[in-house]
Amino acid sequence: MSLAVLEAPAAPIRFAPRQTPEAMAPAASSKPRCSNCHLRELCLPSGMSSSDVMRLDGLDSLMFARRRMRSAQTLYHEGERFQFVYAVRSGTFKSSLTLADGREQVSSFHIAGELMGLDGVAQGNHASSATALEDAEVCAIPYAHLTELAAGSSGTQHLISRLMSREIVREQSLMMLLGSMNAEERLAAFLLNLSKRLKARGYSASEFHLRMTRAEIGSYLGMTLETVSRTFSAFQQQRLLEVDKRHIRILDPDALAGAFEIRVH
Amino acid sequence: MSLAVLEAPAAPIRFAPRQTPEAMAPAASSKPRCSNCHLRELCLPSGMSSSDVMRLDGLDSLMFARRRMRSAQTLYHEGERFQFVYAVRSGTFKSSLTLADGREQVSSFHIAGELMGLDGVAQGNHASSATALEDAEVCAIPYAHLTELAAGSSGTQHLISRLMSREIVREQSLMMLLGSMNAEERLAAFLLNLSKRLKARGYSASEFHLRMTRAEIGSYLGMTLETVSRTFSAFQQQRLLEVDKRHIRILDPDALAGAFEIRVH
DNA sequence: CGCATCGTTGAGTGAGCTCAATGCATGTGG
DNA sequence: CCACATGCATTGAGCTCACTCAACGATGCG
Repeated sequence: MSLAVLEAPAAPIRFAPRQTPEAMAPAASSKPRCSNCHLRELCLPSGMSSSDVMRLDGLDSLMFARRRMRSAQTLYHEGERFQFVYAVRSGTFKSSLTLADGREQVSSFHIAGELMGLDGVAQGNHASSATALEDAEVCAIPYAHLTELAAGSSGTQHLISRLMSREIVREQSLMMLLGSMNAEERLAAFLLNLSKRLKARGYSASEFHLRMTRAEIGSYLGMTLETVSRTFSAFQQQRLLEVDKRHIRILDPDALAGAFEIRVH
Repeated sequence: MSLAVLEAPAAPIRFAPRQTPEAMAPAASSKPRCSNCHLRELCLPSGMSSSDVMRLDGLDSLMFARRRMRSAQTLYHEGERFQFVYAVRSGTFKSSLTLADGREQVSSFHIAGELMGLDGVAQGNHASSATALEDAEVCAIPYAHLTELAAGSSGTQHLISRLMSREIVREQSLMMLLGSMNAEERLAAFLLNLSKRLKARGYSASEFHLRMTRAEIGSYLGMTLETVSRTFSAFQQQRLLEVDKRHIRILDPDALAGAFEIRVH
């Protein structure tokens, strides 16, 4: 296993002129359908039978609505009642917890096609908060509908289990990272994971724009923002990266991967 | 949330003379039944309807067998095909990953009544290995049977989802610990969590015997075995603990809790 | 324009790491 | 039963990586 470590961090990268929320608005009036969605290969439907996807599409649109988010808006807060699972349509989110001293601990980043909110199933309340790191759009999927669907379809039932299990595995990898890697290894793992996820979505694997601050990266990786910044500079001096604020170009992915040769077996 | 952080670590503590595996052997010949099990309140059946438990009991015993383990034996290896979920009947286990350099990363500890192996659902292979830290006994529950049961019972379906989600939440807390706590806070959190879990099983919350080495604790908490040892000594000097090798007595649980006042909200 | 946010860099410090020695308990074989 | 080996825990000494505190520039927003 090659460190799924960071199946979580993310940043949707679009170099094409960004659509403004206004430009995208008209589309929202039509009923969203999984079967038409450009993310159906990556998102929830990828593990569902076409008949189940159609059943999902057939559900009341009020209960399965798109929701437009502005940067810095919070989709749900920790402790809030858990009702929906959210699929990211566009934009980037962070999941985080607030510690007693006011500091926040970022537990994951989510990009287009990824699901958020499954941690709420355990208690019926969200265990973390989800905040948009840029203007974004999500599909709100009522969890009750999903379980209803699952009741009649072992395929969908398995899908939900697999998605949750994947989350468990992802977090195990992150624990590994936090427990046994130094600053350079952590940042390298983060960037390579991000790169991989972007590539799967058709974006460039070697050049992208980070949507999160140094502080957020640091919180996620268990280091301070200063150390993140210094490590970026170090990578640049080693000619592994070109860094211009949040714009990243990976020059030597292999050397970067070599920075964290922590592989199993 | 009061740091579920360590819903994982553990150590079943029995001061009563330990039964030898031989002494327990005869019991194994009878068909194990959840409905009789002394752990039914804690284990899988706690979230199931009695009719579902009976259906679980009705399944072929060959497919739902107890398995006796010797200390240091491995129940399953990472990468191995995922077929069973295991419930710990007695003894303690660790889950771990092996890093490229040969070091092991412990990702959780499991005590009686706890489930292991759900990380295998994602890929169909176990993502981690499970090793007995002492002589132990598990129930092997075929995952296929569980999903079959779930197909006909939304209650069991929800239970599986809840168990997985709980695992996600647990790991999030651990990430929080690894990302933002110092050595004393980590060890305090570990001990208090362990204490809580033991108490739930009827053991003393204030005095127990660790089944894992300092190195294993260190791996789990992201620190070296020397630091674990020094931190135990420091707690002892602060009169928070009495430590004699693996025997622990918590003298001042409140002060210990104060050592990691990292609570949400 | 002024203020806030973000990122970079420097200097000094310290928590936890590495390396090493020692003690204790247990197991094994002569 | 003793000699020896092995595994685990403790403790010390020194070092280093990442932290804290601080200053400063760039960017963007009201």
